[in-house]
Amino acid sequence: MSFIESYRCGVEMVKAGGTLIREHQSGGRLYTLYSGWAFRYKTLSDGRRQILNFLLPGDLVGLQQEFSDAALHGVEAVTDCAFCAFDADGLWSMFREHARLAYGVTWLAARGEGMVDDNLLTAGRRSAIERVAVLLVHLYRRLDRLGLAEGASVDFPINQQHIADALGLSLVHTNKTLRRLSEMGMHEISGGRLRLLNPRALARIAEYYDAIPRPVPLL
Amino acid sequence: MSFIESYRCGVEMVKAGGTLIREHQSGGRLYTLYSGWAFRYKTLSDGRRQILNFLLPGDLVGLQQEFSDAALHGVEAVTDCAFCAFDADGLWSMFREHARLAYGVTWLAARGEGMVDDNLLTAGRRSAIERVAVLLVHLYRRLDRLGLAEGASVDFPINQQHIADALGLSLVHTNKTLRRLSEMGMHEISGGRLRLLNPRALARIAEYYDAIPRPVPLL
DNA sequence: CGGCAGTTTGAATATTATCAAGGGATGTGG
DNA sequence: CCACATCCCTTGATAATATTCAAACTGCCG
Repeated sequence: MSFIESYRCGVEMVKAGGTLIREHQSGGRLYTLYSGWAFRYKTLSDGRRQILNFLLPGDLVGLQQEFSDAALHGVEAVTDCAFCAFDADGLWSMFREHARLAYGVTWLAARGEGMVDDNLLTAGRRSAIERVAVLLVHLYRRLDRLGLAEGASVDFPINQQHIADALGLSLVHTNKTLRRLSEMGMHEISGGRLRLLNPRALARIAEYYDAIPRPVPLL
Repeated sequence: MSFIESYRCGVEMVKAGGTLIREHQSGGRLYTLYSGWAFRYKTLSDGRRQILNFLLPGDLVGLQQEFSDAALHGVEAVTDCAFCAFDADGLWSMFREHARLAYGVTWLAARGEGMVDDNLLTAGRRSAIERVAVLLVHLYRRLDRLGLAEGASVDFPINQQHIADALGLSLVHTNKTLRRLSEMGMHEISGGRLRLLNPRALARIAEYYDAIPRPVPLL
């Protein structure tokens, strides 16, 4: 634990709606989300925005900023967020000196990529109603695994624009699809909470299969 | 170099059209593509397929198989391929004993994720013509960086079904869009080769910006 | 000369986007 | 306490985009 501390260079607080990493800003830092909801995104020059994935507590951000030669992504907070920051310049020495930690970083990175893979399948090949169903079930399960579900209901701070941007749909169509699902008795969103009323049917629409969850390494 | 060898457990040859990793098969191996073209993909139960990204020489595959709790992907060869296989069970000992290598693995993983991010932006937010343009420019540039371009022309072993599956479009629409681009004088595909006739205009349509490429670590 | 895999085309249909406008809650300043 | 501004959700109408279906065409290989 003490060496984790040595790499940590502090906590970064970001207000709801604020930006942790600006798009095209090449980083130098690695973050772990400690509390709150955030998301990674990319935009085209005319403003079309794609949310790459939502970040929940325990998720890692910023590795690509350090490594990638592909274009970069931004990170924005949905709610007030606390991020643990690590010095990415020290990443190499972390690999040399603390293999366990490095392994954890790689683990989290691979997990993150798996998430984006799923989202790409969704955006590329699912219909609007399937996409929305996937999103609802997926977020619910992630929160549930974090112990943040209260029965069938979870905190749900994102709005329909976020959902549209995550799924590659227009705002209007997202609204109509969401409405359709709730009229089918699938779910209910109100007061910033999501409640799944028929999780099995939703999962069937979403064709959402969970693999065996593994415990997340501490970081 | 000698310790790279110690982790290598041989070369795996896959014939064109053959499968390196079956979907839902949880791995235990890590691969580096040595020669040929391949792709990672996911399918839905009714057969809709999404290609997550194309693999070119130097790319890493299989890390998620080892780590991820998300659903898994398959890997299929487009042309005859040679993969270098590493024992993933030895991954942890690699991190402990050969930080340099482990760092390289993580580097490649992050690079791979960046690629999927781009593809998600494309599938989610670009129009058909933009998607096709992105694909052509992107593949051309990747090959060029590998020294595999001959002037404006590169080997192009994929067919329109591959392109459709990579972009989240139907085969028919992909065909019409491709045709439209070539009638605009953008490119030419014939005899298994792609030639970019107007790279600048294509890149403008694609809104494709390269970041500064960095040298790829050897593995 | 088939036969096959991949490409091309047209027509009809479905899905999704865009445009325009209204509604409801919440908050703020006068 | 009211007026009004803002943000988000909702709805209907219309248009654009992409899919599906069906069929023909091409080049290549045995």
